Amino acid sequence: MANPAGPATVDRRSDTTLPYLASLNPEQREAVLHTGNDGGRSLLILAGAGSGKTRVITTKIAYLIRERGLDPRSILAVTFTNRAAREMADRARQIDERAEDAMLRTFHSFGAWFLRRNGSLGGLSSNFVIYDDDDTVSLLSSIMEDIPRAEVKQAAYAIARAKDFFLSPEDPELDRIDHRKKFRKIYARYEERLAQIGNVDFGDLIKKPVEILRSQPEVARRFRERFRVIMVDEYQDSNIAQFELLKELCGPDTYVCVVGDDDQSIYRFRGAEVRNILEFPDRFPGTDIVRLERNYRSTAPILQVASSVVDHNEGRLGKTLRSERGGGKTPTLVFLPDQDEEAEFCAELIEKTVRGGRKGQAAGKDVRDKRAAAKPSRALEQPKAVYSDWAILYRTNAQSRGFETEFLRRRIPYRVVGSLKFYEREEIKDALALLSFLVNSRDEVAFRRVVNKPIRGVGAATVDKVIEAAGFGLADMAADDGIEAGPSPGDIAAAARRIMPDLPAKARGGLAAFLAAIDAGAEALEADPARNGAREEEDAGPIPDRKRVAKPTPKTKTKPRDGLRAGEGLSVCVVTLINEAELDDYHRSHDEITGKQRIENLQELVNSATDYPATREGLLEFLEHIELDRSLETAGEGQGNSDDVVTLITLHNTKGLEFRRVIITGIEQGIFPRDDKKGDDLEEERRLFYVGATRAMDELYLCSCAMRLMFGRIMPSEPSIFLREVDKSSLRILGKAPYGFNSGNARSASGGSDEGSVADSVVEFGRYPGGASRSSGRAGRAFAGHAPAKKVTSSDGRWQIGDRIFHDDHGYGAVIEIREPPAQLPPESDEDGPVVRVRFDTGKELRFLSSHQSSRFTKIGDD
DNA sequence: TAATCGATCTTTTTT
DNA sequence: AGATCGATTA
Repeated sequence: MANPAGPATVDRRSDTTLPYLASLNPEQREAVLHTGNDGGRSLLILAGAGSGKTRVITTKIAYLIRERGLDPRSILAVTFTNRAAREMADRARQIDERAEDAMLRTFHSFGAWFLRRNGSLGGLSSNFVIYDDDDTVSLLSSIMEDIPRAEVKQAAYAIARAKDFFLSPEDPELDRIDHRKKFRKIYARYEERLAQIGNVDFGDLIKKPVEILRSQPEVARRFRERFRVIMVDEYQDSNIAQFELLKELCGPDTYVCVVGDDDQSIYRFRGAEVRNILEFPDRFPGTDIVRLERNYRSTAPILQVASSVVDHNEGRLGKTLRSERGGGKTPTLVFLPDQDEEAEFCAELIEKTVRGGRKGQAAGKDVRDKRAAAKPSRALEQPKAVYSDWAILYRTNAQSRGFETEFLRRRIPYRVVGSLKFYEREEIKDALALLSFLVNSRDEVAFRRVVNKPIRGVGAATVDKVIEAAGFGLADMAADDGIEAGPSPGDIAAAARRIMPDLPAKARGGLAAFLAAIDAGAEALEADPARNGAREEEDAGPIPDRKRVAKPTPKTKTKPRDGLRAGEGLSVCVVTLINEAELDDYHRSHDEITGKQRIENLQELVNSATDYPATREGLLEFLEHIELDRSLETAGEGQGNSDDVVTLITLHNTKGLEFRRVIITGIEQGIFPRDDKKGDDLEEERRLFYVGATRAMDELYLCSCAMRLMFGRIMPSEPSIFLREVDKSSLRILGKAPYGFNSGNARSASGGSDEGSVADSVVEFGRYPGGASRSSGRAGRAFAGHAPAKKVTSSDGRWQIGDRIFHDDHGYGAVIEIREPPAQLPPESDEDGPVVRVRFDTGKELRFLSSHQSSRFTKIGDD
């Protein structure tokens, strides 16, 4: 096929006759229709937030297939998140079914796909497992013996960065990452060990394909022949290694189209290189540039606030984002005393719009019609306020907790996006280690993790013996690559069998039991259909992907009473393995509550395996999926399966999303931005603010607290410098601004006599008059909609307003307020109950659960 | 050899 | 507050 993308640059006919192009604006259309003419011309789309970028990409894919007759299989579109990849695939398919056959993947999943097929050329067998950061640290700590964990982690981080920058242990440039000779050595050793084990880390998924493409011209040729069009989304987040990969995939005829926004580059910390996008036209000569500067998402006042912060950055391409929507509600900046009130404020704000609005129109109806209202036709009816309009954004995952607590208490449905704790749980990692070892018996990390769990009498001494027998000292087995059949050097299982007779009885028995479990797991797998020779062909088409793998949601509603229940497919193998290894017993035995929880988690993992075939190949896919897509959403409890939920999400995770109403929380110095950020890092935080703010369609709220619980201590908190960078006139300010905030520069303004009162570390409410003087929540009432019922006596009879108390840390105080949780649903066996607010004689105010019992907190006088 | 208790940090952000 | 580390102990 000669240049499939050429020859004409613009298809005039398209303007009028192609309906799916009709609704594009001129710039968007230009971006879609641009195909480059004399081979290899490239396109850089600078797409501001909310400018219809995804639409352009998906339409372009469809256009290339439909109007330019391109084989869908020759299109490669790369994104950075699985979510984006999925969305892109969905939307492209909506325009044209054939887009299904285009390859839309994340960079990393593309890398994995590549390596499964061509890894052997780089000494990698096709059954590698992908190590996550934890595994990497484990491996590294076996190399760096007797070195504090923090340092090991540091080294792991440095190695990951090195790979992001496409630097090998020998590379002179490595000094940029870490100049110590020791580091070079550690890195080299790590690479050696990883090769021996036959697994890869995240960085390898990019770096290794580049190396193979460079050393194997034949492979490179094949790939360049296959992919005629390559698109990269969120190009500003690409790193050097990814740039190299892109370059290697490009032949003289390849049409490259990258899309991005330098103002949304927020992944520098993991090696993203903004210069990739800034210098793209230099690296790909003959690049045309299209700017998408019309924002269809946000109102003008929201964009105004977002831009005013990022405008303080230097070294940006600069663009003017215009709102196509025009005016709207002025964004609100709220000053709050502490993070508890922040959570309360958010909750009340949301309740006011959702429940309040509902009450007005349909008194008797409840949750059920909320669900009905959530999904269908928001556009048709009057925009009804729903929970899913709302998103709460924060800088660190840890911040989600306060909101979760508050929302649970008030029965506000929510989901937490991100926070990958599920796969970090001990029992899950253990099970995965068993599976990994089954797939690759050279996996020392997995072996060490589970061989003696539960205790089988296989101690450290035995483990070392086995590992040694597995063939250390056989240097450079990477060289004679991994294609050999039979027991390969490094095979730990084989080594264990070999030396078993020489071991003491206890160790021998334990080891045998472990190996028997692995064997049982292997037997639960069916033989793979022959897959020899097919490999080369497969490059010509995407592997038959497991469609839309279900997230680990139990299929069977029945809770596992005792044993794990296998469903279909691969889950049989997983259960067998766990049972035979007695991993379930081990975790069950911990203690009643956590044991039960752990078994449930294991059951979830088992359930998620049902969608995979019970073959080695299926197992590999399962593991790969888990490593590459850990996005899980944890729903707020008791919310059923409703889609109508508030979203709790980190700022980083919001990229590509939009919500009608957004609250950015914790906009305080030290948190956002972190106080050690300066220079380029500070600029990145500004961009993060920009990303967050531009998620909002209709309403934007910014929260800043005067105090915050950090490391278990209450610390004073200052408003973020970003808040000072916003023009005050474009904000509505609620709550009491800290002294000096309204003058341009707080530092100089507060240099006067007022300073004395805040000299010590404890900040009294006095500094924020909205706090101390507001008695029972003036600030609250000012903007808080309906507060929970307030009472004189708590419903559990424990407290009355005026009760005197003593607290070990805070001294004497009195109850000044009692709040009952809103009684929406019948009070279940919730441990939460009334909340009492206590003002201590020091002037400090704190709140406690009524049920809170502790020797540190006692009622006096009364009783 | 392993469990347990105190002391000592810790907190980014994610494929 | 919570995790993690290490030293002490059973």
